[in-house]
Amino acid sequence: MATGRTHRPATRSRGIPEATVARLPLYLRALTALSERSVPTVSSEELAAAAGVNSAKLRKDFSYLGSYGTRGVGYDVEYLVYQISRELGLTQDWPVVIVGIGNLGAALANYGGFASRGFRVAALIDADPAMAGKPVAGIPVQHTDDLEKIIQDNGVSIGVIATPAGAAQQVCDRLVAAGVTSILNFAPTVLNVPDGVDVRKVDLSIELQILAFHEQRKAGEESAADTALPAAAAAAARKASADQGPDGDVPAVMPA
Amino acid sequence: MATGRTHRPATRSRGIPEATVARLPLYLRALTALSERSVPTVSSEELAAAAGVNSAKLRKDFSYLGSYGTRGVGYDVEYLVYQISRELGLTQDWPVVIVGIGNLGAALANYGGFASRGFRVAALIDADPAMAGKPVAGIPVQHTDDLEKIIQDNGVSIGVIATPAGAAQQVCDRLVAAGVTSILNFAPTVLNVPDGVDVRKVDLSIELQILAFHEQRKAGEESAADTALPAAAAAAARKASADQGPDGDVPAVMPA
DNA sequence: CAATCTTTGTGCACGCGTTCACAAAGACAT
DNA sequence: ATGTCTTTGTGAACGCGTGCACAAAGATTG
Repeated sequence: MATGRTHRPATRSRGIPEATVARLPLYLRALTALSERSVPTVSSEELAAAAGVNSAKLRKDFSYLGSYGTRGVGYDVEYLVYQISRELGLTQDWPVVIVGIGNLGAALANYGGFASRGFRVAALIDADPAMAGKPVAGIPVQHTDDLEKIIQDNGVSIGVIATPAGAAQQVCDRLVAAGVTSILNFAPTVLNVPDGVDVRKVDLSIELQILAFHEQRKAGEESAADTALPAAAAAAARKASADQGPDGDVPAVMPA
Repeated sequence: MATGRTHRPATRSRGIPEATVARLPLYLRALTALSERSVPTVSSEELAAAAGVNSAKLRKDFSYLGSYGTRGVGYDVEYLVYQISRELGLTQDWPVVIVGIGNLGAALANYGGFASRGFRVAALIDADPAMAGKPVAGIPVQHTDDLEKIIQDNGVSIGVIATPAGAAQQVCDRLVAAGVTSILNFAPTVLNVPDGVDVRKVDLSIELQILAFHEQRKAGEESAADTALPAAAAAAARKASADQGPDGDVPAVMPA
């Protein structure tokens, strides 16, 4: 889910549920694939399978957009592609800036899926003066000093943060002050933003930890053994004092 | 959310809600920061602020783990770090393989947050023979041919897919067949996996599209105009065949 | 034109997640 | 000890999202 601001019970303008919005890109991708294969129409059942969701859910999702299907036949692929694109705002051009051109930032700049749907990398920005001018993915890196000017000159409203955690909030503040109202954050930090600014975060570490949880549970189910350790051991654990360093936070060394 | 398999109403083993599990890494990160600053205890209010969530939610989340707080005082930081780490399965070592060492794969291999919490990059795998042997992030890349052997020799249960979309399903199948039961997928495709295998996906393109949706809505709200058009007009609009939608755009070949 | 078949669109019920609000628990002062 | 103050842990209400199941709509066939 978005780490964004308050949900949005207010607006109500075109009340499309957030969960539905999150699935629209999925449908769009499946539809685009069908379109490329020149498939004219598709049933909710087929499309749902391609998108990896339940067909009832898909139909309900589409019902929020309007009645775009034909009973007994299905949905017109081209038409749906267009409708969903429009609903998502992909019929217009979205200039984005990527801040922090390290390994990840460079990977993002090179990512094809970026440009494919109305998103255009307007600028790459990095704090390292040595990077300035160096082209990455064919785009010259610019220095952080010019951030505000870049945002304003290009009318950028979407920013991508791929800096180290320590710099993220500061970069975020400058982006927002310069007029950015949507942020995709790859830095492992919670960003504080004013109301009206949307933040979505992508956090590799968190995803892995969630997988580890399930993985552990799977393993634990087979050999039901170490369920809950008693209060005594727990109290001991409490004593384990801090030792490790900044980034290398070793997983809480087991209490002696 | 995980794009994984069926939810998990079954298991019920240690019934921690999925939503809570997804937040534990967030708490853990905030707690680790406090721990490094040698803060001994923290209240739900403070910790919630640091993690960017509501304090009631945080307390309820913790209540699923047990009663680890002290009323009138708060939570012992070290103790909580340990408990959450254990719950997430981070007290053990998780060898992971990264398949697809392009820009993104390389960025992932270099990502510090990876190693920081019990995750160890056991191997890098790529289909390009030219990559074989070349070190990335200090680890020599191995060829896809050896995938099964690498998985088995290292006891890998978590795989990261950073290949192009076209190769993802095939790689996934091989990973699963070799014994991997958790997959973090960066390729923009829906992966089909058998029951018992968890898949989480990270999709840059989708995140951007969701932001674009909200961005568009924000822009649309200022220039009111098209707020909620009444049912009648809506019905009429529906009929507007082959011309355009609200914001005036390309005629999307209406289904004849 | 009538009958049949396919597939959409949705009313409804259920369950999960969030939030409120407060009693219980403990710390701390007197 | 007793009282006050702080903060947790949770019961209960609410709202969102999901999935079922079916009526309505249209295609298609005879």
